[in-house]
Amino acid sequence: MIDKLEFLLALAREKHFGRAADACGVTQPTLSAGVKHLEEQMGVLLVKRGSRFQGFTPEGDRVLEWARRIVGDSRAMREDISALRHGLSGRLRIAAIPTALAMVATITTPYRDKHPNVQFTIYSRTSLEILELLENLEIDAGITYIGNEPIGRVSIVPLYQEHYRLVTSADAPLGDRESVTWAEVSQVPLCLLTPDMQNRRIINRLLKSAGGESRPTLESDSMILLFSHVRTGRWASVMPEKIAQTLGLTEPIRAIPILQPDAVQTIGLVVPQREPMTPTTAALVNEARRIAPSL
Amino acid sequence: MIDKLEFLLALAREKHFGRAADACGVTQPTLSAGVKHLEEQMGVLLVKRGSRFQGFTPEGDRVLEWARRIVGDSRAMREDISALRHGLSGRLRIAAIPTALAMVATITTPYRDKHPNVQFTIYSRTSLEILELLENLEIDAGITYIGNEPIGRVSIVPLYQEHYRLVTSADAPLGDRESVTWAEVSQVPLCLLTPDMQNRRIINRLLKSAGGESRPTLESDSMILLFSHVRTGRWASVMPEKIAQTLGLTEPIRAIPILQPDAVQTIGLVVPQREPMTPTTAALVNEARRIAPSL
DNA sequence: CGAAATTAATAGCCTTTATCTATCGCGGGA
DNA sequence: TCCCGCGATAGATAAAGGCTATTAATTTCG
Repeated sequence: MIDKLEFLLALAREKHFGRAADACGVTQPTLSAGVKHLEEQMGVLLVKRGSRFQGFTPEGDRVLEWARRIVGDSRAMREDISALRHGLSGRLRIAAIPTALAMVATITTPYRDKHPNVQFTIYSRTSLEILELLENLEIDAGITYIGNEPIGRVSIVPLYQEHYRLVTSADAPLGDRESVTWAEVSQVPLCLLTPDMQNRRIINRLLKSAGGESRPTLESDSMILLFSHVRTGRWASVMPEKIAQTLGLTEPIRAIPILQPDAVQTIGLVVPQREPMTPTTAALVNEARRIAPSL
Repeated sequence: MIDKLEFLLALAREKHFGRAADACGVTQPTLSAGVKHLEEQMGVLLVKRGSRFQGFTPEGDRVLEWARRIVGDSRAMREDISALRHGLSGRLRIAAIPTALAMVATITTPYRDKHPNVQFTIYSRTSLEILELLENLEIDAGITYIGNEPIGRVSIVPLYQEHYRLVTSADAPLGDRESVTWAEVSQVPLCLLTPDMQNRRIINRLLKSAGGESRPTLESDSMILLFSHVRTGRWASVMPEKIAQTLGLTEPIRAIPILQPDAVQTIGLVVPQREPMTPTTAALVNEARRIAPSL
């Protein structure tokens, strides 16, 4: 029964019977039969079928919600019992927005000291993808923007505020300033994240409201790429204070506060709302609460 | 998988492999195998076994908690989907303490007007039994004392206050009074509920703290039995105001307020804490909220 | 417009799992 | 000590679940 619900979850993720079957480690006919079996049990079609997958019926969507919960709880149960016996162990899957990646180590490091048998998998994803991954039980926790739109069934631990800095060489234009304005920044060619990232959209918005335009000379979805360009001293970027600090910029690179406005975004840890949480996730939340004040 | 968890729930209820198997509609070896299979999956013994059932291991208790949730959710899912298609239908299982039985009709009647396809099963149970039944998913809602001890994972809707009255014939001792005290009541031979009922224990406590003693001439676990005795005019009882009103006492029987103290107990609807609730239960909660002010 | 490719359903077969009946063996209580 | 109740075990059988191969229905593309 629970396996069938997992089939349905995979189908929702992949929107394709064949790929969903692969993801579940079964063949396509098996997954088809599983879904059909669910439909018989419920007495109602769950999937809109033409000759290909066309989404779920309203009933299907509802079953999907329940499936997320039931499958999530059944995994949580296993982990819970395993933790009772062997202490915390297993794999903690976390996804973070690129600008938060550098601070993940401040959580994982003390966590690992306390629970050495837990392994980590950490993905770099956009904020939207993170919510989707959480929804689909593909990750255990996300680190992303919070406080904007209300986000599904999750618990939230605020971590820190994102203040922005112009990162540039001391001998470049504006390089000698103690602070700059968004209007001034908008005149500089920048290296920025790609527009599918919320960070880029936030920066775009800030530049625009300062009367400027974002004219990035270089875009990437990788902070490491941006950072390595900036380090040459020949490129400039706008980065959150936190990541600029963490990555350790050295002379002649400077990270200059951008004021007017000193825009802030709150970054936080989000985990599935489940009572009780899985032990590994609960420990992560504790760790986040513990270190949040020092960030 | 879910079936196996149901086995475990049945075993917790029945504390006996054979009876649990019966309750699940399978044979004893099937249930044994199911439990053993769970134990293999979890990698840990769940049931303490001698030559007979000896309770659960700590891990077993934990699995049991998860099982309650998972099984509950899976039933809720089915009901939810069925309600999407056919409107509210199915059977709503309610248990109420005896003194609240008479007021159940004030909820069920308007409920039935709105949702004629829902059938009711209503049990008369002690307050302790009600909590246990809720816990084990054997009822969908309970009507019982609230606000005393914190009670498990349930949502609560307060319904009304229980004020006590001396129910007696006008020509009996105290029968002509406008109000009486608990001290006075303690002198009268009474028909009361049996001591396993919380109502009786409450009354005992009140009588005792007024310096008296409860000396019931007649005990029963049935309000109907008490009521029919009182109606003869030859017996007296202490009953909640609500039930005395509802059952319609006629001359020469009087229901005299008992003061000093005018003790109150709050009665409420309790339902499993589940988000979202099953549709039938959600409707019941709505109904309870609606009528509570008028009680 | 027709051939090829894609996608999900179906058919037929086999393996695994689930369940039943019958029986055994351990303990507790008379 | 002797039952008797209880749960585990054995063996047989039914049911479910899964796989490969194929079909049917669209879609895509030449």
